[in-house]
Amino acid sequence: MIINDRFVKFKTDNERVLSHPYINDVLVYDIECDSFDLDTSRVKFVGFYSYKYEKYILLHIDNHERIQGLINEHRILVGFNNKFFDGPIMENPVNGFDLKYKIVFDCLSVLYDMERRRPNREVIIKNPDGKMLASILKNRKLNSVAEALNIPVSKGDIDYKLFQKDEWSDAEIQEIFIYLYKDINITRQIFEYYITYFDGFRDLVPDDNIKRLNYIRSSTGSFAYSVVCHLADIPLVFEDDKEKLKLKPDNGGGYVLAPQVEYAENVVYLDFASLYPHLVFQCNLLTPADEGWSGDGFFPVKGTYDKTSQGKIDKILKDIYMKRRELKRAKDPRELGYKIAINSIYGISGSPVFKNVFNTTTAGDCTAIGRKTIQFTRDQFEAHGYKVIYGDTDSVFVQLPNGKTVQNLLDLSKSVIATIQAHMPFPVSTFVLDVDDEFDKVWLFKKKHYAGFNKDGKFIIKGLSIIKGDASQLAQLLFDKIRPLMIEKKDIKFDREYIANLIDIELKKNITIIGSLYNVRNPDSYKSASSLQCQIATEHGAGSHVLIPNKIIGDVGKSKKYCTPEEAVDLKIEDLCLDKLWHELDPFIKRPKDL
DNA sequence: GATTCACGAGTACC
DNA sequence: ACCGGTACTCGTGAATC
Repeated sequence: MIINDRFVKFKTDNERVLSHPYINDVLVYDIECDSFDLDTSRVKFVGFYSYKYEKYILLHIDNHERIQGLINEHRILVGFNNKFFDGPIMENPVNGFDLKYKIVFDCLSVLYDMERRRPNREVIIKNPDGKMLASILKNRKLNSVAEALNIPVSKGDIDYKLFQKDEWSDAEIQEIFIYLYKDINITRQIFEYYITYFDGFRDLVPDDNIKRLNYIRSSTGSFAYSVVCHLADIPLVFEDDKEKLKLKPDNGGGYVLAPQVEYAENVVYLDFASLYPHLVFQCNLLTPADEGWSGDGFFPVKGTYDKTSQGKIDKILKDIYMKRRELKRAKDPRELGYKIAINSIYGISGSPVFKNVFNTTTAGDCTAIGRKTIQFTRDQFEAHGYKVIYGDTDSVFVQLPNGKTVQNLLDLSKSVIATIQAHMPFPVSTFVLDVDDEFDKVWLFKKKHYAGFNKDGKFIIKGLSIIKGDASQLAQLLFDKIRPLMIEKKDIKFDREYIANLIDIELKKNITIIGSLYNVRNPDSYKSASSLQCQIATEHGAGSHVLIPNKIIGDVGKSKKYCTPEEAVDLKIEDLCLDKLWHELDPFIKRPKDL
């Protein structure tokens, strides 16, 4: 069955030209096929948007040559999950398309690295409202990503059984094409969002990188490496020696000071401006030498670094930092690429793949200098009558005593920093302690777990179980409810009875609200089949599942059972396990001594 | 047999 | 064409008393 082109062309909605020199090499595509099995799935329809022709083209699989021809005419294939789905299916023996040497631009992979199971650009990309994508995405489906980026999506799914047929009525064809068009259009808009969002990144990389869209697709570390090699005019080389790649020195990490008090008022949150980058270029850590600076008897470093002149890459890092500072002050959005490059250099300096910046001591010495810096700062503050109640890596929470002002503290910090810098070979004036925030009230629970109100009355909450994605839905719901009360009262503590009553009300309304969201992978990717996640994956498949902890129903769990919301209809409130819920709410419960 | 411990897994903070 | 470590929570199964 051949479907005439004429029938399926759509006009572009606008004529806007994207600011990318190679946009005409881009072909956005999506397939409809009859199964999810990569090796045997048969493609039934393929849809395209070609920037070269500025056209949507929707084709039935019988147009095999036309489809392959269109692909051959473009260098870059854009899709959503096309790296692991559309692409492999197109190339499988059943369909036999040739996608060799194509640049695979997967809008999903840009956000999240599926193979390494770690976030990529979703932690950098903000939506039009200024919210970080990683924090607002409920899942990583096409429509969810689109919604998060304020791209309009129409609801309504197609019946996938349609793609198992080989003959369709006109109405069905129309339905299929509308569906296909929508998905391609959404994919295109997501792609364009990326192109626009990362436009400034092009300033920092060579043409080849731009040509391959690597500045968008790659990990941020890889991007940073491209940047420094390009600016230093040294070859972009990667370590290929298997033995050297295995070399993973213990790089240490940041120092976290345990909370010294449970609660405090009038607290200044100071943090070092770009701590690690500053340490790298002030100590020339990217330029090891046989003799030179080795901590000056102050910093416990292992390596030795050139102290006669600033190294080439160290200098570039400093230049990028200064340029970013300027752009940031001018509120120029192009500052982002500089920021990412700056913050990633320390990270890649500890990874042997990045040959030009790696050596065995740099990253470890950077963290060691960081620990010394923050601990010395704390000691000096304490010696001058300030109480440091908490700190993490590059920050100190300082309780301001009566009679002392923030300016007093900042003045002291200047002299402390001068002392620290006296032991560095290439000190710079931008190495300062900034006021990150000022808390009227702050509650410190554990390391990396605190909450408070800043001087503008804004509620700040970090790390607590209740704000994590796997918190019980009821805890999240209650938190949303009591949040305005907290802000109004400027207090986070409530009576246990009050909370218990709220829990009771909500559970009576909807018992399944106690469930938590579990994000699980493919069962065979787990080391231990007994783990809860693996049990969930085996029972319900990979993906996100809401499960209800209880004492009687469910094929998942051992000491505690987990059932689906559907299975939960027979449960009574007494059957539920509420310990996790109470633990999540615990920071907000008045304890006897709080009374 | 109850308690402790190490571990895998997920998520957040810097 | 893989940036890093720290720290919490939860559940499981083995180790320990």
